[in-house]
Amino acid sequence: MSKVSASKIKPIDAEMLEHLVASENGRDVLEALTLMIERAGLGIGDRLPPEIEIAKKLNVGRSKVREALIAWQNMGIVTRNKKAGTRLAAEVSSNDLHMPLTLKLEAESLLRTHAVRRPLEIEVVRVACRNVTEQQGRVILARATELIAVYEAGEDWRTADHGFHITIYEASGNPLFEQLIRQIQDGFNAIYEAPFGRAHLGQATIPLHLPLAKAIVAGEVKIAIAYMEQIMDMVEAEVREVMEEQS
Amino acid sequence: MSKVSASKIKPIDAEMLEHLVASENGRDVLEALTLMIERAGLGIGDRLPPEIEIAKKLNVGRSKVREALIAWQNMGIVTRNKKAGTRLAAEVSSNDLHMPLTLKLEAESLLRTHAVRRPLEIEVVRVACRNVTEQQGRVILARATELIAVYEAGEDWRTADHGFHITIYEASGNPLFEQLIRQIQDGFNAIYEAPFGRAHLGQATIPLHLPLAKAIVAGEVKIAIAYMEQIMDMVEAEVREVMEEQS
DNA sequence: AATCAACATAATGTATGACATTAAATATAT
DNA sequence: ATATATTTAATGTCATACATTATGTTGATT
Repeated sequence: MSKVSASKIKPIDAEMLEHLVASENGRDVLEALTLMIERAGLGIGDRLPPEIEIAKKLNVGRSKVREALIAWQNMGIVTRNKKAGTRLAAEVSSNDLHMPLTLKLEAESLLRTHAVRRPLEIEVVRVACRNVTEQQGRVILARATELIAVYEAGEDWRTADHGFHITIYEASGNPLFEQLIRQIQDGFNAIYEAPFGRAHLGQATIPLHLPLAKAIVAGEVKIAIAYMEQIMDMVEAEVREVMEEQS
Repeated sequence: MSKVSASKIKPIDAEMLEHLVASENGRDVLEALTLMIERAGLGIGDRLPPEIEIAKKLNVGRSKVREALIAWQNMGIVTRNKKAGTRLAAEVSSNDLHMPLTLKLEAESLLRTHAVRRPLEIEVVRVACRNVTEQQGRVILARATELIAVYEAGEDWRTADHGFHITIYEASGNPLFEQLIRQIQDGFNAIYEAPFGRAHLGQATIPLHLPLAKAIVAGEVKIAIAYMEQIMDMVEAEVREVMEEQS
């Protein structure tokens, strides 16, 4: 980061901007900005146009541009300085738009990713067991039951799976868990889709949801963790299968 | 903490607010807000006053309050809804002021947090070994050497430590690693400060930085990972020490 | 010519007011 | 009682004026 010569300024001129974003009007500012940066080929250290020009070209108020840029600043994607303007501090790419914080995973690294997810999920279960209130307990059980019904009614199993895990994250009372795991898990979505579609991967874990939920509600830490470990092991085994088939 | 029922609305009335923040005027908005929330005893699910009132009582513009609240929203600390207003989604405490994305850790859970950080750091090393280019290699070595010099010149060791790890994250070419680890690591900052100040924790790992950097640049995966494991082990051992002292 | 101080400038930072939008709360009709 | 329309209180957006501050430039002093 510090190797980038600060002098390399590559501002976008007005015509360029106009051409770039004229069509994408209603889009969200961050999205439009990302597109803009990508198409203009801006990289780390390069300078963005002043807020007011971005606002003008995107047909939004300066305040909205500000909020977007400040959000990026808080994420460490840009740096902002009075006279110096806004500069990129990280690469941005439109691939990240719908999975903003995605690990870009080749199939090969799925296992290692899983190894990171596993302790997090287990930790969530531990915390949830400790913190769950009676009221939340009822919610968890109800939700787990409902999701299984939805699944058995023929709905995409992933709906049930996601819903269940999110319920547990919520029960933990620490929103950061959900953030972290989502970031990691997003990478997995790649494997559900083409080209070697493994849409069933993880489906087999659904029958374990209800027992796990019951253990959490009952505050049975050890049992709950054992269930989660089993779930993680099943996923891991399936990932391995996929990888072997591939080679 | 999670015992708060979502229906329990505890708005702050005008006099209360006035009394709370009248004196702390020039302060930063987030700081003042935090103080406000803390002193009013607001917890998860509780409602904050409308932007405009906060602005009035803090003697700042609504835009500034908005930016602060939006920043918190992006961090998952508050939720915002049109009619419903802004509600706390996480505990805030004036201890967290300088570590915005903090995992709130009791000393007891530091070890588990460390267990999550460890595989991530190791994974970064693995990826960095694979991806490092010749040019980056030079940068890494130069930077590592420079940082050690800075450290030996009497600078706070954490400057050198952070700088080094960040260099490796960058070398991995995957910006997500830095994000994830930062989020996790932020929680650790608590241990550096009061009340049981462990400002030296981790300092002993600095001599390992240069050898590790050399291994990465040389593409020696096994050796590099071994160094990182050693670093992680040292940190873990020190955390254990602290915990034992505490009990 | 080199260095330093004063000034100009261009960007972000802040304040404010008006209006748009939306989701909760309330009233009304079925 | 339940559904539907209305009100309303909050956030969302835009626009404008002004404050602040890093940077760039000019000019004086050595």
